[in-house]
Amino acid sequence: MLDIKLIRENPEVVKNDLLKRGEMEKLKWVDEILELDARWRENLRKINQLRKERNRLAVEIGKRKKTGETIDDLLAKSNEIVRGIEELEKEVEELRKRIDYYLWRLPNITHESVPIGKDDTENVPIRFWGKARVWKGFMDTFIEESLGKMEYEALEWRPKLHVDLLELLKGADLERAAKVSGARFYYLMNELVILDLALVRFALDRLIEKGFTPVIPPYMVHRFVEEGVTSFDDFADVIYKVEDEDLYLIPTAEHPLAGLHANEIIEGKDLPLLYVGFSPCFRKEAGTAGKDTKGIFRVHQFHKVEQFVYAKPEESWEWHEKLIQNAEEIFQALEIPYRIVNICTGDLGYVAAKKYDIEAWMAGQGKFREVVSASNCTGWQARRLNIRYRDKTHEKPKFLHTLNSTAIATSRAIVAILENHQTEEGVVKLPKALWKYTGFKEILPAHMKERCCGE
RNA sequence: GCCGCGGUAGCCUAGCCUGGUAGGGCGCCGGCCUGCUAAGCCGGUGGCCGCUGGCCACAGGGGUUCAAAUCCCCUCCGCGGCGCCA
Repeated sequence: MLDIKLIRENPEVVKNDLLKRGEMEKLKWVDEILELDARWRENLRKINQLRKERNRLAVEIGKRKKTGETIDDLLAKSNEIVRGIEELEKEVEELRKRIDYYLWRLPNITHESVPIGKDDTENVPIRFWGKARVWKGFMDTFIEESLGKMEYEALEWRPKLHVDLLELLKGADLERAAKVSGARFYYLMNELVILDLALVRFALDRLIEKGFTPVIPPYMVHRFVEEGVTSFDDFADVIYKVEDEDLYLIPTAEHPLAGLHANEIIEGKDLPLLYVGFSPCFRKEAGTAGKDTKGIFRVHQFHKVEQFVYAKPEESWEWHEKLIQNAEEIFQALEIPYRIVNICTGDLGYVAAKKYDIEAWMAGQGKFREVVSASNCTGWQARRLNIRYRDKTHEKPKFLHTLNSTAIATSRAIVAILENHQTEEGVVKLPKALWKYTGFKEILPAHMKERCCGE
């Protein structure tokens, strides 16, 4: 949510940003807010005057009652004023609701370094890492998508899609999951279960080392938390609701971690607060019909390790870079080639002021695909959730900044590992960093092994 | 789930029975005093507004009243006891 003072004092700043985002229909909201706000303040001034008079009369009545004087004239006057107040209060309440309606639906102000663009085709790749294994047939798109700035190894054979590897390795049962729960669910099985847990523990350890506090949060939260951290559009498209309860299944640990300090005033000396959350994530994936329907790339449920930071405003941009750096280190250790993309205004979403994605090269699909998303939400969530800080107890509390970034989302990391680390025979060679967590170094196709996970 | 007690500023607390518009302490900030430190004294320390002035705020919502922290109703949270249960 934006500060209404920003709209009052610099409506042009807000409008220009809406233009950058391509939110044309919301431009007139700004003027609408200004007008409603002016009326709201005028009414508030009148109410305050009337209340002052009512309070004066109430005191007078109290005094007269003590001395036994008659109070009928004062009662009549007071009653009249009270009626006037009630009328104005209704108006003020109505105005407030309308202002809040708009205010809660305006996007965050973007950072100046965010590229301007209409949709995801205009996101800007800013750096590349790793040596991609690229099948000849994907070479043209690879060169284009990596701007020719990335190392690669040309493959004569065509790497398999992760969905085919899952079958070959007996790593997931998608058909039966569809029977039991529907499309976009999966039974993860055999070595892939161990791999999933290994990835989680690996990412957690990396961040604990860096001073992040590990957290397993509640997997369901109240509505006010979801309203605080997301835009209203996301409710319909991503969030599952528990029937007859004020509870929502979390689509990411970001949400309960943001709610953790709702309505609190943090001492400045305690900032930044660094958390690394681990949780399952539940997403409806409505509005993505037909996209990524095969395999486990886009699913209703997965595990995620998430970085979450509460920072002072003047330090938040620095932390944004650190969060993406942390995520990069994890993917480097997993030996997954990737590019970093600066998400453009048209693809940014309402919450973030700036967002970097890590897009991993998927050797089987021949595409870069999103595996990590790192956002600086500046004060947008903090204002909605009322999370403030101050350095001295006598100071006026200020809203802090919140940031979040994936450390690892297991389903997508598994896709990246399967596609990039497969051999022509269908063996998946695990990166060294995971060995101590998995206890095995490679995953063999079912026909090549005696049994799962054993000697 | 049931019964009892509670929720007042960053923290601790008074006021509630008997309605008259929130008082004290800690911490913090500024000032005074002081050879220095400590102590002491004075003032400040939630939100909103068109800000020399006001209004609002006592877990949240509603009601009664000229007037509600106070009386009534509902909800939430905490603590204690009982019940049930991995």
